[in-house]
Amino acid sequence: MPELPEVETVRRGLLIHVGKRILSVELNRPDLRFPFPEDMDSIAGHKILGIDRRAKYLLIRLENDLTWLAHLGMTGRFGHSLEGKHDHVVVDFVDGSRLVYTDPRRFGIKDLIRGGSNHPLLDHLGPEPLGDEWNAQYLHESLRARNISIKTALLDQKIIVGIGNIYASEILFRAGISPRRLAKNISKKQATAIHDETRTVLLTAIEAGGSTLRDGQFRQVDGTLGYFPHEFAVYDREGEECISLGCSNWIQRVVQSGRSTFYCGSCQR
DNA sequence: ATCCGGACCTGGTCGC
DNA sequence: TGCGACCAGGTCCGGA
Repeated sequence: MPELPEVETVRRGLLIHVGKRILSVELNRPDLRFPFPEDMDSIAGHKILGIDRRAKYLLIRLENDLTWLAHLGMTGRFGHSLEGKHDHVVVDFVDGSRLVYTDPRRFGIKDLIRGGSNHPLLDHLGPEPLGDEWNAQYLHESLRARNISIKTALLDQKIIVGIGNIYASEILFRAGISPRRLAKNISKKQATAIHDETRTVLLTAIEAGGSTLRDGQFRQVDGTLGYFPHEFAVYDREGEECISLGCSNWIQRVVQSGRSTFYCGSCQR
């Protein structure tokens, strides 16, 4: 579900809880991907001051310099009410409202940070694609000497954060670059195209409220579906015709580093 | 240091 | 209708 645009969409949806005080936290199991922190219930009694995002992580800022770190994994989502057997964390607010974390595959992460934003999981993250410090030259340099495909490189959160398997394919299609090209062979001009398309794709997806795949997993916090899926050019379109004007090629699927990649062999070189 | 494959989980879909 | 195989948005970790 959640690449940067989806996590950002969730962040914005969660902002309605800013200013509320947490009454209680209920954990319906001992762990997700990792055990819950032993003192998870210490967020009770605290007011939510703000919500930040770093890469695909949410940082829920609480009083007393306490931060609730959350990652949605593949299938995690936040909602306002109970949904069923995969509701693992239930937060009740003093005003009577509720925040529920649901995650069938349980690849999500919850942890607490006391003071600041330092956490082992955040230590080695690369630059934010929508931040000012990331530019084409920076990208070009971080690809240099990397003996991996450009597709795999875009998924490497040390090179650039926030891009996942869907948007990696979409970005490379729009940049006209083959996903199989080696990162170290990407020219400055190509790096510029990737940089520009990365920003465009991510911003467009955020504006659309994220993506929802065929299984309907992704929901905004208020339950509405993301809209962006209707605009996929290549993702999950194996065997279908390329959408480029004048191109009658069909979209191919290949597996790279164990993940599916979709592209047009004619438009992407 | 770099790269790859396996591991972690549940559930949906497809073919027999 | 049932069952096994395979696939899925992420990322950490161990071994080569």
